[in-house]
Amino acid sequence: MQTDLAPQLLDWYDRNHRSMPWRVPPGARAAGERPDPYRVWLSEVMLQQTTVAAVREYFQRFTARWPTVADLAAAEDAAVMAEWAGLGYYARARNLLKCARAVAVDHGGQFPASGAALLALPGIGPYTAAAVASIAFDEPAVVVDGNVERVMSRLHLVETPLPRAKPELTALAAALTPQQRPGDYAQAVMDLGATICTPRSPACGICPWMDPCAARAAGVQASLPRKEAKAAKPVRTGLVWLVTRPDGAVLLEERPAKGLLGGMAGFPTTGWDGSTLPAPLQADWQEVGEVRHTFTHFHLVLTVLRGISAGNPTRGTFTPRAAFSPAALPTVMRKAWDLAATPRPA
DNA sequence: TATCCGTGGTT
DNA sequence: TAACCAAGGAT
Repeated sequence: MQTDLAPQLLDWYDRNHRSMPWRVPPGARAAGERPDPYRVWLSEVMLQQTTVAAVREYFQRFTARWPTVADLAAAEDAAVMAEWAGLGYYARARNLLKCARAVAVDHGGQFPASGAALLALPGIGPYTAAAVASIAFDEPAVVVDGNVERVMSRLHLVETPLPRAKPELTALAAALTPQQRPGDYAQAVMDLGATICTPRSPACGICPWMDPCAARAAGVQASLPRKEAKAAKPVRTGLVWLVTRPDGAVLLEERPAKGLLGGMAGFPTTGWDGSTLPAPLQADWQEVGEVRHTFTHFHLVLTVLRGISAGNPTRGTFTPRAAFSPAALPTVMRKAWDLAATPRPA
């Protein structure tokens, strides 16, 4: 009975709700309480390709510092980038600010209440538009993330590999999306995928959709969804210069606004494709070791050079030690700092 | 449409 | 340990 699937899942959700800082529990929601669209949007952007555990503390810090979208819109770029440091996919932070400012300027400080209008905002794609529309505004939008793709591929035994199967899985998800409690339903499917219908060893024995699940009946649930093979990651190498002035100031530069780690603060480096660049100034360089870091599509081995100089750098700006926080750096830069700061055996 | 874009936890 | 994986979006 396909028509009973959504109510079955909502019953499960009511009994197994997971508390999160950006959520309104189903009980309070039934009593009329509505989530703050700003908090729903912020959490959904943070949750793009990112785990709930990783997002929690960032969400708390952002909402404590910028309680409303107007506060965020008025923030300085560098402050937001520094607060996002470590969370990854830094284009999200750049688009977060663009979006907040668009809401402030073009929408009177209120998030538009439809999925179609949300989709037009920076950093909001099909998933996030549907998630915010359903969770914050009760629109029966079709929410399709990696969890939903996995659940649908198993429930309906879809053997077409991703990403080719995406349109089919979206259509299947649309057929199940209810008019009643669409926001709770969206969160319920994603919770199901996150806690029961997991990638490797799904807990089918306690799944509310065990009976109608075609993959479970065929015993192939763990092999779905199928995915196209991914390209191997090449190894890239480069140099990074950690320069301090005798007074302790640290040489930092803001990376270009686009591309890898775009808009983030960092230490000057060579290119990472074998190209060579001159050092930012003259110094007696000391090699402290190597830092290894894996990005989305390549492995990086960075040789860390340390030097002390009071000269005028050709790149970057000396930042007073008191104004420098390693926590404001992307992880690969923080690794380099930690390596240079850690005493090594002679 | 294919590629680019981080990070930390899990297996 | 290397591969895989996560509440994707922009270009």
